[in-house]
Amino acid sequence: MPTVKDVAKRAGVSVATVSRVLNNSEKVSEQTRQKVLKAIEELGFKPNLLARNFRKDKSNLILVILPTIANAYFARVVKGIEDTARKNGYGILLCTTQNSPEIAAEYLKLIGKKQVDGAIIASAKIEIDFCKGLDTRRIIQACEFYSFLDTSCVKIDHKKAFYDVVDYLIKKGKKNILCAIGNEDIPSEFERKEGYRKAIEENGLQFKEENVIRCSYGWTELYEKLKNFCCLKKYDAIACSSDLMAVGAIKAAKALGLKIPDEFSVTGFDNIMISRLYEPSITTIAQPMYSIGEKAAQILIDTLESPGVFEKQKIILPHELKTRESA
Amino acid sequence: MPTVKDVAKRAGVSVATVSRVLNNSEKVSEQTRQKVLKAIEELGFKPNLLARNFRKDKSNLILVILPTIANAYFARVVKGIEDTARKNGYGILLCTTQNSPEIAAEYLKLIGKKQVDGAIIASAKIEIDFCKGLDTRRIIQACEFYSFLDTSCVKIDHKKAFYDVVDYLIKKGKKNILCAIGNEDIPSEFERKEGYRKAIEENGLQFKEENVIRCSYGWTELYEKLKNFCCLKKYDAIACSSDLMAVGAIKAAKALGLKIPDEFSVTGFDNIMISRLYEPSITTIAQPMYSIGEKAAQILIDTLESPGVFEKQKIILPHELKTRESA
DNA sequence: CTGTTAGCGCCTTCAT
DNA sequence: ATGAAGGCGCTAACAG
Repeated sequence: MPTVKDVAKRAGVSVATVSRVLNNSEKVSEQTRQKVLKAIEELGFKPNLLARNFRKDKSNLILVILPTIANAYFARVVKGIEDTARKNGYGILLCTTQNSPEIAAEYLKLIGKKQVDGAIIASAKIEIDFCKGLDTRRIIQACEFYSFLDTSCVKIDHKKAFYDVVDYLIKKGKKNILCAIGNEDIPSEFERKEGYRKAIEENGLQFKEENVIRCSYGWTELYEKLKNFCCLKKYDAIACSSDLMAVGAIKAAKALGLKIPDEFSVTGFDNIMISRLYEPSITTIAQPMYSIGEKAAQILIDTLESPGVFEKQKIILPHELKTRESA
Repeated sequence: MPTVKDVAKRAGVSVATVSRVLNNSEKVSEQTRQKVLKAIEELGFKPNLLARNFRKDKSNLILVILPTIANAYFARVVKGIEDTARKNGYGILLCTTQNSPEIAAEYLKLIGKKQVDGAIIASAKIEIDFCKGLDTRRIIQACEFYSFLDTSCVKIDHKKAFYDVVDYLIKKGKKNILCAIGNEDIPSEFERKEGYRKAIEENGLQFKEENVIRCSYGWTELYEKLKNFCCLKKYDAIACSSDLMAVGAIKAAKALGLKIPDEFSVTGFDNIMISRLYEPSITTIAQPMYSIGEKAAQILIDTLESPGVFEKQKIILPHELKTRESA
């Protein structure tokens, strides 16, 4: 593998000049530049990024941590990040944690070791004990915000979003509305529950803790729970915290012979493909996934490249209620 | 940021010894090791991977190129790669190309520039002109194999898979079977078409080019085509090259009032989640996606780490016919 | 078992 | 506009 030295020799210039050409420095005469370019071409020289990055103390890599990509939601976020990163000359190092805080922690250490310049944590579960000594200016939280990690973040207002969808159900005449959410130790799930509560109470109905079902994001668990729910017929709607949960709810309602949406309405969350494809199609909340990724990446890159101090930002992007057949 | 030098000074040893401790070299007395560890702890020293990688001429990064991850199929492949990579101390640099050969080419150059140690091309479209001068020992093709790039590969036998599913349809009594595939310049699509042809002919039916429909992998295009297909009722089945195509076909058949599977059978490909969830659930071919990723990563890593010459391998993994309601 | 030392390839002052 | 030279942090001979 030829090095700058070889190029320099062949072009009859110094390595400094070769380096200047490589980095598009202005201060090289056109004639010299051509000589160097020719030598590079002839030698098939390729700059060694391992050396360059080391010298510049910069990896041009952004770590992206998420629970999984087997989920169209996260796939869009990643795409937003990736496109923005590429546009700015960065690559992305992918880490899917299956919500293991240990794995997230292990990868976050790469910042201190300079393997990556910064990280975007997109919904991946993290724990306070694993976040000691992290450089919070090099980290952005996306979709989800754990307040114990003092970083910038980009997300939607989950409380408002869930409020909107429950309010919509009530305006449609529903009165006994269930709520299916994930574990409340996840900030967004807690927010969503609060949105449910607010919509219920503001509309003069009564909030009951027992109407809040906790389950995983897939469709099976909620399906099983509802199918065996002795008195599902007492209720006329359910607001779910994911589109897959909504599928589970619809399957259960169908199994019990309930007409959707007249006898029983179902709403989802995230607007993944299935919510459009399913029959009935599912009323849901669309998050601007691509924009979240894009914005998160942009803030991170700006921070990394701005010399001064950047303030931590909390960006709230707008969500959208997609009304379809299920409610 | 403290360096090995600082650690050495504090521990009262040489940098070489610190380096030995860092790299778990056996040749350090337990006592010295403890001293060094203590100094590392007290100083909060973190090895600079930019420097280490440069010195070792190794990035410990594997480039993964795919058309998209907004597709459960690829997400599983990536997971297989990622898990295997992590287990072996590698990270993965993600590149989604939307099937742009230019973008793929651009990223593949990172091998020559040593930003990554090797690459796995998983189904992403590549072009011969962009593949000049690539080190084929550092590249594995997964899922798809373009023969102009002489690399190892890991995939299923697409011809056999499509043969199996069409044969299944015929055994079920279907006689006029359509075939919906993607563009034939994609090797696997060509193979699948050959599988279709073989099953038709081996069963004494007549292969007709006009029964082969070409369309994109999403559900809409095939849906539109079939809905306006004047004589869909002449046919009693369609074998599709993706599960989403199958959804489109089912939607069209339903729209024309055809009973599935009795009047019209539909099969998909890939066994993505929707094929189980959809109603009717979709008969399809399951590819061992995770294993493909896993195996591809393992071969690549073995090649990278074996000093000698590795032979190019062609690994064919088994597929599986999942019979469900749609056929 | 431990220390000394020479780079890895590149960029970047500092001269000229 | 160009060249000479130092050094980024680490590892790996080699010497002892």
